[in-house]
Amino acid sequence: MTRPASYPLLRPEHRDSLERGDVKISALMRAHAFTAAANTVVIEAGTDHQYVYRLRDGWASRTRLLSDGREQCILIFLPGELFALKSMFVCMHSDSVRTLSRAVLERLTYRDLHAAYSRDADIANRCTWQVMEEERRLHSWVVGLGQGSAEERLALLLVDFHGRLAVSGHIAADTLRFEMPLTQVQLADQLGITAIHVNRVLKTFRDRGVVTVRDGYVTIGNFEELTRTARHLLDPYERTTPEYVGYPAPARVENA
Amino acid sequence: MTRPASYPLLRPEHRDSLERGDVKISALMRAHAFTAAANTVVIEAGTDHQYVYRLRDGWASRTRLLSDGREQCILIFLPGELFALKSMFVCMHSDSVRTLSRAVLERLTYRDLHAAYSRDADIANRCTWQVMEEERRLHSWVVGLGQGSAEERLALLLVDFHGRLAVSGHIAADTLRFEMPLTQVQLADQLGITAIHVNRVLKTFRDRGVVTVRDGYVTIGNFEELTRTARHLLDPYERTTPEYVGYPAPARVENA
DNA sequence: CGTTTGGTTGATGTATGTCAATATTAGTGG
DNA sequence: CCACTAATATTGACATACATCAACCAAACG
Repeated sequence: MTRPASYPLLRPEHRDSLERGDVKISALMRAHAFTAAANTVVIEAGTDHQYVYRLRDGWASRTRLLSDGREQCILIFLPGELFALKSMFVCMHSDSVRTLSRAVLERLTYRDLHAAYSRDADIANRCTWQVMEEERRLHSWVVGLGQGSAEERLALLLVDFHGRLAVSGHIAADTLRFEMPLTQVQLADQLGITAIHVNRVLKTFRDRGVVTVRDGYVTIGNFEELTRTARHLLDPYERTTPEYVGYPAPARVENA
Repeated sequence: MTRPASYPLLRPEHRDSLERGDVKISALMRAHAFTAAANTVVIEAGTDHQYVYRLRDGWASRTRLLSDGREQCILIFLPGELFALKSMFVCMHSDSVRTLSRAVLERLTYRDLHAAYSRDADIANRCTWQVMEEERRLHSWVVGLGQGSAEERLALLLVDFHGRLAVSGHIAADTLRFEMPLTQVQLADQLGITAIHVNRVLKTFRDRGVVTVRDGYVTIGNFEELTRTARHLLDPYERTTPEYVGYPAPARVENA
């Protein structure tokens, strides 16, 4: 079972349209669902690609591999999100998308989705929203990479995971333990630091009782201290809790 | 006089639609044009904002100010680009947009643009394209910040400026000198390093005859060496020259 | 003509990378 | 079930890219 993404900071006038769009896209894609093991390459960099996806369950990431072997994880997708919307407009993906855990994916050819997008304003709105939401996260992550220390970045990332899972209803907002399938190497690629240094920072967090990252789980020991570590990097105007946003969390859609 | 943005890697089937969208948006906004001095704050972080903009001439940037005074420049806008499209969907901007040079701006209330976007597929496509194009640049910049050294980042940024100006027709592709209004402090905020270090890297570039950045101009002494410095960070599948993309540069629209 | 802003350079400090060694765990084939 | 291998995690010693602090110059500016 999956829940749709929630819509922090959305102009209230569009909310219903987005929820309809979410339902409609799910309906279109439901017939084309499949399961992928962890670490499956869904989209290969350097290829044209015909599909747009919806991640129904599991984690996935967009990653760029550099010609000298360095690797940067650009964006992490959580359940309910659409990805590869760019398939609709561009004929080349520069980065690959892979699953980080066992995942359930749905998809549709870009032609079919673009046809629906042209015909139905709800679907267009939902697609545009997805891209804008990703852009918002990329903005924050550019700030994190440009200005944050290793500690700040790691704290920011964990707070971000927690907030996104809470908003989408995958965990309760006050849950302090959740599944997180990234290895230290993958965390390092996301954070722009070495895996060895990730390990060191995790150790200081663990020793201070702030968070423990182990065996595919994050256990937050001191949420206040974690957010305090990330405080300067946190977008002061984004609050991921529905209370802050001023309207209730969106209705949930079950599709399995 | 301004040219519209060009569309590298765009699926050919959408090209005409995007160009029509560009013309239509320009037509809608033309009546609401104004000039701003350098360093004018166009959008203030932390406010709702009613407008969407088109930068007809000059440079602008999206910047986030952290609570402890650090500053990160997230994205730089060049002539022909739309910005603050998010005004259509979200009720809060987390970063401010300011001009980097004297600039000519056009704008429209987000309601008017969203109405046009709902009614006209060309306009919807043009808006979506803008957001996707920004996302593409953000992806590349995340890679640069996450994996690049100071030298690599600076080289990447200068190559990016040159390529974008060339594709949009503001300079000839073989021109090695162009206007660039950023100060070293502003470059530092974009690159995620200190201004002092920017200065040092610029000095090594200058001493090696690679590039000279002075008095608001970039003069490339050795283009090959500059791209070689940035080579690992360059998106191998993005080529900003129209030749590579496989179709001619878009027709130019004059609107002043 | 002082004041501000942008730029330049040197001396020194530090966060993080690199190299190396060793557990620990997970997967794989016999 | 075991032996073998390959990931993953952990920790220490050492190296370095970049930050910080400080001083100074030049041009713009009111």
